[in-house]
Amino acid sequence: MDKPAIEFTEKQIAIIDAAQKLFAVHGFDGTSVRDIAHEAGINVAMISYYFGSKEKLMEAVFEQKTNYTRIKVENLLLNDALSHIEKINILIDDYVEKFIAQQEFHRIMIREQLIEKDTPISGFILELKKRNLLSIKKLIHDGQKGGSFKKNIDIVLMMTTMVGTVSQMITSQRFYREMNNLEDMPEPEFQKHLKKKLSVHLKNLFKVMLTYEA
Amino acid sequence: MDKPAIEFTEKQIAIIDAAQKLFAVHGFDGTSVRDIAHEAGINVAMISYYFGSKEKLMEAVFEQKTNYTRIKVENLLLNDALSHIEKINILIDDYVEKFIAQQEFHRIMIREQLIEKDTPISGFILELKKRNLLSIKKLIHDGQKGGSFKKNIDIVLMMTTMVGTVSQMITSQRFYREMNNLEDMPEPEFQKHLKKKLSVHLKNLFKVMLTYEA
Amino acid sequence: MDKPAIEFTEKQIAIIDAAQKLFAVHGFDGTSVRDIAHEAGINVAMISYYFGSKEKLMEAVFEQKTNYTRIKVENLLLNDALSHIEKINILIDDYVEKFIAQQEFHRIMIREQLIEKDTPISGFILELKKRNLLSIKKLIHDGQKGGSFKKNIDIVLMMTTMVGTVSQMITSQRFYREMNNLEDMPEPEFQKHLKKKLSVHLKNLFKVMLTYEA
Amino acid sequence: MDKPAIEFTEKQIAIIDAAQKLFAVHGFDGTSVRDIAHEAGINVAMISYYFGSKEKLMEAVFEQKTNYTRIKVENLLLNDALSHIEKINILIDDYVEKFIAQQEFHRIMIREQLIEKDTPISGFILELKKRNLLSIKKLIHDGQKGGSFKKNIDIVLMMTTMVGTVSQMITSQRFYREMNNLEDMPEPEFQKHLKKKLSVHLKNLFKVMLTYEA
DNA sequence: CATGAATGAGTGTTCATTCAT
DNA sequence: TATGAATGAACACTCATTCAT
Repeated sequence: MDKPAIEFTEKQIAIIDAAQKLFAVHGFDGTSVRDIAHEAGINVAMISYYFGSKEKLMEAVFEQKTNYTRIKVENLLLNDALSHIEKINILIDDYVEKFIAQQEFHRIMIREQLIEKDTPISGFILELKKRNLLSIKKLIHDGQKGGSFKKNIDIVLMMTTMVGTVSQMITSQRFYREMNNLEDMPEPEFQKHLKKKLSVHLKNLFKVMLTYEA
Repeated sequence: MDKPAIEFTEKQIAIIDAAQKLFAVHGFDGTSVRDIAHEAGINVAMISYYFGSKEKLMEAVFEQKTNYTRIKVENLLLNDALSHIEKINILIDDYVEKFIAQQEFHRIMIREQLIEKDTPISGFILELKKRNLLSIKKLIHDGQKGGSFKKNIDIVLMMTTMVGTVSQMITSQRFYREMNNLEDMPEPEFQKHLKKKLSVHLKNLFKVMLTYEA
Repeated sequence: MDKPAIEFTEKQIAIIDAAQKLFAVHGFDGTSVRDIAHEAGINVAMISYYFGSKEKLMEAVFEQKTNYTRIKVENLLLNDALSHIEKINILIDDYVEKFIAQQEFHRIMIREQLIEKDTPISGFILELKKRNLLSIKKLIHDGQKGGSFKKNIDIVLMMTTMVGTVSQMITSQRFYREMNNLEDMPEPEFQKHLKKKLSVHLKNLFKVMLTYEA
Repeated sequence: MDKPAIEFTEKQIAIIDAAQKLFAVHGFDGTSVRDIAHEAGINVAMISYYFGSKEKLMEAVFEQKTNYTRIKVENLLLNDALSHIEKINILIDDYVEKFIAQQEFHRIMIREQLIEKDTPISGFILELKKRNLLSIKKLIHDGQKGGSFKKNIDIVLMMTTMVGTVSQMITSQRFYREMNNLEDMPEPEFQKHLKKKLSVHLKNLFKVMLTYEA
């Protein structure tokens, strides 16, 4: 029962993409509408014209991009061919995959979470977090009922580690490259490497957090 | 043999504190020098007078605050009364303690890491990261030599989880409160609660990462 | 084969004229962009919008005005109906006429020559000087070949006297009026008077400098 | 009957000298009191403290420096051993000598004359001009009475040429060097060369202007 | 007598937005 | 629908001057 996705024209999407790219690196205040217009190859006035304001453009970025970052778990729950831990692992892969692929947007999210103000944006983020939390909760409760997972699991804390680890890895890629002497690895290969590393790492952590009785 | 800490006057520190507070929440570009001057209760011109520029003020924030966020490990290494894992646990406690206490500054660090540009600030951060990595490396290698820890440990990845988890917790405190029905817990108590939670959680994770053979 | 003149819009020219007027009297540093905007009846931001910066506006003033202050000598050289000294006299008339008419711009030039720095502006001035020197050189060499003028003529020094005399007269008009009891002469008439005076005076001086063997 | 020269302390003179140097090249508005203080090696506050304001400092520059630029003619008039034209020549030498020697101050004067406002400074300049004009008038009238000079002499115009030529030469020294291939001549030698050139040139011009009946 | 600290006005420039077409 | 022109507010910073000692 998702709310109907807002339709954006091709040109609007071009602006949104440009905005995402610049917001990710320079932040909202560090990016001017002129920068965005230039990046998108359109007239400055178009931004106000299409979106009303710079703020509304940021909201449009969220509207457009959050669709891609939702974790879908429904089909997974119904699948009897997979063990509970396998389902969790698939979910981790899915999560890592999506956030590595949507790095720019994820960077924006990290920034926005630092602002302590209730805005439409913070509402978006909250909704997304809750949705993702709910998805994983379902899987875990399922596993607990099936006896695969231990009883006392702090799911929020577990999610914090997952989101935090991926976020931190995204923000410190260069440091990671340097520390592992991977400066010369081509970018696409490095991204694949990163995904694999994070995936394995998180699966190990989750396995422990879900099954190991402290 | 640390380089001699730059001495700031009382008024300079007041400005630095005000700047830290505002940079943490609104970011560098989202904070005007007038905001800072107002927060610090001083004239705008004093910021240029004392620090030269807004950028230099940010650097001063880093100079002033990084001293508090360095992990000290030297004494720990020499201490024979503690097991290797106990030393790691102390280090975790130390780290969590410092970053919860210096939340504002930590928020600034999170933001700054998102900027992909080499600046004096990114230099500060890099130096801090390397220093902290080195500290923990020493402890872990010590434990490996003593046979307490397993051989193949991806220390950078482990640190990523530690820093990421704490960072993510800091940025999503409100969400954590809400999810755990802790909205009414007084702030100081909540911070203590958070510290405890993170400490125990990270110790568990580290124990696994350091000893459990996958 | 002059380089194509930069086209300025009507509004840009209004700004250039306002700038010229104020730069002439108060100098570059003594004139604020707000002064110029007010004089031109436009918004301050328009100056950056149209010219990029205050400096660039000054350059635009030079681009726009130097076209009018170039001495043209080509047709004069080919004219066989005039004696060499007549040609020189026409050139003097032309020069005086132009610099009296373009007093404001000439004042700016005088100021800018006082600055000992290589800037686009000093480049403009140098180019203009060289061009004018070349023009007069051609005429004089022509006269020397024809036997009308003497051999040893210090053309640079001669030009210095011409430019210096006109410049000095422009800057001390009020003094001149006062010393000659011309305070009540209407401005247009006075300007005509000045032109005539300078013209006759310089023609006499040039005649001597060109023909009199010391 | 000169008014008693204002006495300046050694430190005040240091400030005045620094101010003169900077005003000459960057102009009044282009020079900050901090620049002057730095150049003079004193505290910024000293300028207001000693002179009251930046404007008053400029006036002090004029008070201090105009003494050196006044033409003295009294003794010359009484000297019976010199012909009238010789007296004029001495005066020209004196003038050229003084203005080449006091180039910095002369540059300031050129600038200030461009400002069309009645200020204490413009008063200084006017007074100086009148005084110098009076001096030369005396000499010329003396020569006219003695029959050495012609009747109709436009003394103001003649002075305009003298002052203008020297001024223009001062502002375009670099151009002069370049045009005469003197780029490599050492500065002191070049200044001597300039003085000689101007002196001979002006003497020739004056001789004509004073004796030649058009 | 001298000066570091402090001030409020002013600088040129950039900003997101709106206007006129 | 689309856009160059235009705007007023805000920006970081510098200014000459004054204050407190």
